[in-house]
Amino acid sequence: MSLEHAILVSLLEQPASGYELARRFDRSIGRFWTATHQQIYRVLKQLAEDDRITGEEIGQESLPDKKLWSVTPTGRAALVGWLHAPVRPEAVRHELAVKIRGAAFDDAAGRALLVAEVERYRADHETVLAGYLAGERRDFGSAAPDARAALQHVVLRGGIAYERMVLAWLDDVLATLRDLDPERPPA
Amino acid sequence: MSLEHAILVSLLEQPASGYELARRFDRSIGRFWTATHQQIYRVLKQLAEDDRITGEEIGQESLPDKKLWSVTPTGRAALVGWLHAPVRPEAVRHELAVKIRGAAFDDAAGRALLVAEVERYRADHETVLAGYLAGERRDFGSAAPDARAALQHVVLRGGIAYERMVLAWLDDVLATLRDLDPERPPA
DNA sequence: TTGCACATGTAAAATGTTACATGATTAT
DNA sequence: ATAATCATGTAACATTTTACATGTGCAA
Repeated sequence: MSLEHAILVSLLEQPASGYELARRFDRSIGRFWTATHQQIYRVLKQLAEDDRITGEEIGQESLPDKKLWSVTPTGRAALVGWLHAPVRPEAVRHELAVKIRGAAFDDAAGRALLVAEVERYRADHETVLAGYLAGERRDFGSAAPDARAALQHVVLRGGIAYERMVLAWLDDVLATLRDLDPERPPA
Repeated sequence: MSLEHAILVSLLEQPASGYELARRFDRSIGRFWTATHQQIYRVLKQLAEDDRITGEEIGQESLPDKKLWSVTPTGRAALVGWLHAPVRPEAVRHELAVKIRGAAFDDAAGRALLVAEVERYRADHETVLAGYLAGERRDFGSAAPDARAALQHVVLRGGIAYERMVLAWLDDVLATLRDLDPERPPA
């Protein structure tokens, strides 16, 4: 389980409530680790029981109270130990690749539906890439980054490289699918 | 759940026993969908109960009996229906990215350990890429591919593009990590 | 005789997803 | 009024991972 480690990193970068963490997992952290608020609350509970984080009750005017979680020295030591442990090979699960190989068992009309679906999927990735590039301009424009910014930036560059690779590959996929059924009338 | 669909595609390409499927998920299919034999046997059971596959008992000399599974017309129809359904956004979970951002909370000595780990991880990906390229030369060297080969090939090209992107990014990561601790004595 | 490849499973634990549940404030 | 944001959880279900379990034949 790396969700606990992802949460520790995020809390070290900036203490937060469960709700704020969930927001981050929808944005910046979600680039490389997704989680829902249900998972986050469960893991926060465990981390607090093990004294790896501590929560401070914060009363807010005109907003519900929240618990602001911070990493303890114990938690920080646990994270650092984990950093040096072997990285496991990623468990690849690419649904679209399954569909593409499955298209061999479909007919031309069915494959046309798949082409439409791939185009929609491609548009989603264009949007994600645009968001990454906007974030890069916003957060990493100026010079002289500290260690934290340099590391956040290299992770973001990884996301950008991934999205560009996906877009190029999807163009390859679309060309391949269209080559299978060439005699499509223009009207 | 796409594992059932990945299994249907694989069985349509070539009927197989559970054991043989597990082997394929270690190799070619594992490029885009991983599964262990425990998962595979469980899903085969379900698929058989729903009449989407049928098993034929095969007695083998000097080897244990096996069940050879094939996709039924019902199973094929179910797969084709799924092909046209929306592709869900992938749930990204990249452990290494978490570690890299976590490195901001480690010291130079600890980061040196992470560098070593990234180098090992990079070597693994070099091996995977070499395997893909060898497979490409072996399976897709000659001309005039049919639909099935063309689709398998474009998926493999996706794997190749992914590995190349990862290797380039890991070089970026290594350069970034080394820039953080520049005054390392050569002896 | 030790280990690997073949062959198929069960069980328990950990994780992840989806749905349900509540309640205040702010903006339209 | 209605929806969105803030804020925190529980419960049920699905899926994945890890460990356990068994047995044959062949090669070093």
